[in-house]
Amino acid sequence: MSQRKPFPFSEFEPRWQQQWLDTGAFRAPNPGDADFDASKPKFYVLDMFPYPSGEGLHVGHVEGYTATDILARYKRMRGFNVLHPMGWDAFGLPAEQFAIKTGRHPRETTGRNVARFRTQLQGIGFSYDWSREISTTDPGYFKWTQWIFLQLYGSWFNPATNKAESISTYAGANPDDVRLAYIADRPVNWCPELGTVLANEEVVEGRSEVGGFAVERRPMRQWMLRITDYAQRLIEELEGLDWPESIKLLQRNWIGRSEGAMVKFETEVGPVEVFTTRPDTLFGATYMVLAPEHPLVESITTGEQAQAVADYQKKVSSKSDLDRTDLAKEKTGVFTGAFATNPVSGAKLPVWIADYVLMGYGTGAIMAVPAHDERDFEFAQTFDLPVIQVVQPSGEGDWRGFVGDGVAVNSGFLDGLPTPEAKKKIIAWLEEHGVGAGRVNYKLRDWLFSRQRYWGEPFPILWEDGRHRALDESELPLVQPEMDDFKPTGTGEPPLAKAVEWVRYSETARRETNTMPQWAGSCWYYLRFCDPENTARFAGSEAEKFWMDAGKPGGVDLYVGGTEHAVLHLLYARFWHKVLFDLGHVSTPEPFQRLVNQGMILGGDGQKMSKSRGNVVNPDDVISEYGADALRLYEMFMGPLEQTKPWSMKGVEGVFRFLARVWRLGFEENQEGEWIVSSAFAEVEFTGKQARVVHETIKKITKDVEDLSFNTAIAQMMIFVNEFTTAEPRPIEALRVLLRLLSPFAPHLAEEMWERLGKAFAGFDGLASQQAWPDYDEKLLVDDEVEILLQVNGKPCDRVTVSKGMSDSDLEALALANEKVREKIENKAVVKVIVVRGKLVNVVVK
RNA sequence: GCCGGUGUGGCGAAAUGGCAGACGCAACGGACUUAAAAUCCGUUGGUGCAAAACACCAUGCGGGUUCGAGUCCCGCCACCGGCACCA
Repeated sequence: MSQRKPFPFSEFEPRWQQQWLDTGAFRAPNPGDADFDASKPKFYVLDMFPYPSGEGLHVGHVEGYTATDILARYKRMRGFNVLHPMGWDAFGLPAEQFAIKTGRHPRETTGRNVARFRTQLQGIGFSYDWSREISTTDPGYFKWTQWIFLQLYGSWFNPATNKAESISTYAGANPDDVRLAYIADRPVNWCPELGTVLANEEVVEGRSEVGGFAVERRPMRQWMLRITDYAQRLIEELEGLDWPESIKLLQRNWIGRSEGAMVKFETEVGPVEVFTTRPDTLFGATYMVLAPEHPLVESITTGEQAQAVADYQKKVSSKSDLDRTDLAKEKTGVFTGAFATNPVSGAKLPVWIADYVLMGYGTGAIMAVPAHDERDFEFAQTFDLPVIQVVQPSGEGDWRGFVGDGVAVNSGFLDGLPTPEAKKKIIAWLEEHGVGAGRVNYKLRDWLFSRQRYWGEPFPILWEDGRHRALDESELPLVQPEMDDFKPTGTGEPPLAKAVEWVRYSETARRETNTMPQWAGSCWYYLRFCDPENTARFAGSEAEKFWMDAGKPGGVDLYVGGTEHAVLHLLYARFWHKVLFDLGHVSTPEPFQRLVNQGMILGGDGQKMSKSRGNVVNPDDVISEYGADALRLYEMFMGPLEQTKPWSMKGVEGVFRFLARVWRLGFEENQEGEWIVSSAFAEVEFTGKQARVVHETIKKITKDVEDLSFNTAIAQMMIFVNEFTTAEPRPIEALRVLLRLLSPFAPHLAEEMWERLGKAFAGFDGLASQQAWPDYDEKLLVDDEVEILLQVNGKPCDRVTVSKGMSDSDLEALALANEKVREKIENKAVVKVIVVRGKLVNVVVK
């Protein structure tokens, strides 16, 4: 026999979920809609939408989603127009991998997974406006992803105006040189196992992030996005955002701005440019290093060294990135036989190649100053190259390997200058002599934007006579061809190439066969939510302006998600948004005003949840045993939102018991086993203490919700309930307040109790979730009497209750007259007395 | 190596520089029950004391500022996360 539930959550939770859906209780009207109320301010609260995996929803998702849901429900009660949408980041590798294995179309798998996720989310009672649901795989959606790509393709970054403009304003000879979306033939991360190219970000320690397969470098023709043009703005414009400082720092570091100089070194085959952050050490350069892939290597290498150089290049290129990092401890390299001239000293410097110089950063060539650079020093030691001191450290310590600021020595006209001045002077000299210039360099590289996959957005691009051109907007969306073989071709050619009919656009034109990466769809989905049905624009401009523009740099008021997207997703989305802003399509320069990262939820064993450890908690199981409200409440009660914390089923039981206590606070079981409104309730006034608890609770929960401190808000509700469970008679007003406060946290229970109480008492009209948030009265919070702590030398000694208005001098006198205080201070001299009004009196004695 | 975060009872955690441990879990004692579960009431940081009163010790470690430090400053240690030859 199944045990009787402490409260009938399994009956009323689905009922309320259904009712919310049926009545569109959380539909957010757009400007122009009949029920739109322009007098209400907007609040846009967004979750990072999930990839609908086959695994279903994870308790980690539920944490962030519950936090935003509480805030969304709270803001509605505070009279805001709340936009709280959900959708699916549904393109992606797993569905395609599954399709490859089974031959089933990824659309099927995706559809099934989406349906499961939707059911799960609705089963938790999230107050999403489901009429705004979107999927990145929907042609009605990716039409606009493709459209945005065409915007990128059709514009360039004008350094003079510091923003993107239509490519038609470009005065240069070849617009293809400057398009924000461009083609490049370059070494990429080729993963033979996946049959695709990966972005740097998708490669972890030389292996694919998905699947963990080996990755090698291989040159290929790729679509790139010129995100580097925005590097400076992406750093600067972090300023106005309410993001955790640590995340801003992560982005700044990722972009990696460094100031220095470009210096030209002459060689027999022409000048070689290097980037350095320490131009002041130019006199200390004793050799030069080119990246093994540097284009000049071939021409510069002398006959004698040709073989050794070729061998080294081969060795390096066959190394996977993994090996390359693994062997990083030992410096390797080969002399090219060539020499370069130091522009400032005229010294002849041997030119080497070594894999510690990366082709992807700076110019792919460096001047080596072994005395003041650890890597160069190590290399010089290995190959016995000269080391010349050019910086004198200010304190004690060896100059060899000293990389800090000091004073220039052995540096001709720089001698005696502190490092910052020496930098300025040498840059001026370089510019004057035409052999260099000040330069800012970024670690950030352009975004490799194409993938050799089926399940992604096709590029709206045609190829004709070896040239690319944009597909006309009227031909969007460009949908993938129907296929039943999704296997990679293995040659690096994308699977779409197999759809010969589709590829053939006309007699002379062929379609691009690459697809876009998964990031594309998630780069702008928050915009689509503003107006998801729009067929004429990615979002109507009135709707976009209303939901995104509140006079702040960022549009979304609160964006919650995991730290794993701290850099890439957030950087890419910011980049796209800025381009759209520059082109006049959106009204704010930044997408997300406030960002919060929820912490990771660990298994009960304190380890990361994983199938192999068998410590995964499935939200469905929690719901069937304890209900959705208990799941929500527990996830919030565990601890601070942003902290990593372990799951505890005992903890779930704890909040479940609390919810049962709330239920029994309102209802008692009659002879027939029915729940009836407790007879203890009556329309009576609060006692003084009750009133204080009620108003303290409203105040604390209001503040805690605003601060996203949900754990302490819940603790306060528990205090509230503890106060009233024993009360007799119970003022019914207590429940009118409590249920409204509880409603964002445990909406089903609040709704159910609200409805039932409405049959017995007045003042329970409508839905609990549609009530106004309660106000508190500051006057009722304070007692006339206040307990004062008496201390001697900072140690607690006694407590006395005094009237609130007592003056400092009276308090001091009272403390000195106190018996316990006198015991402690007798025979000692009172040095001073510190009085903190309403708190304590501290008597300092010697 | 560099950057960031976190260290408080048996556990999850609270605490505008002002009584450390709110709230919850676990444990223990009691009530109800034929019994159990559920529920309700109570106790619960450590040491000393038979116990109470009380005293002392307690917020990773060591210093400092302050009448007073979990909180501020300096120096360490441990764990977690990110980056990693970025010139």
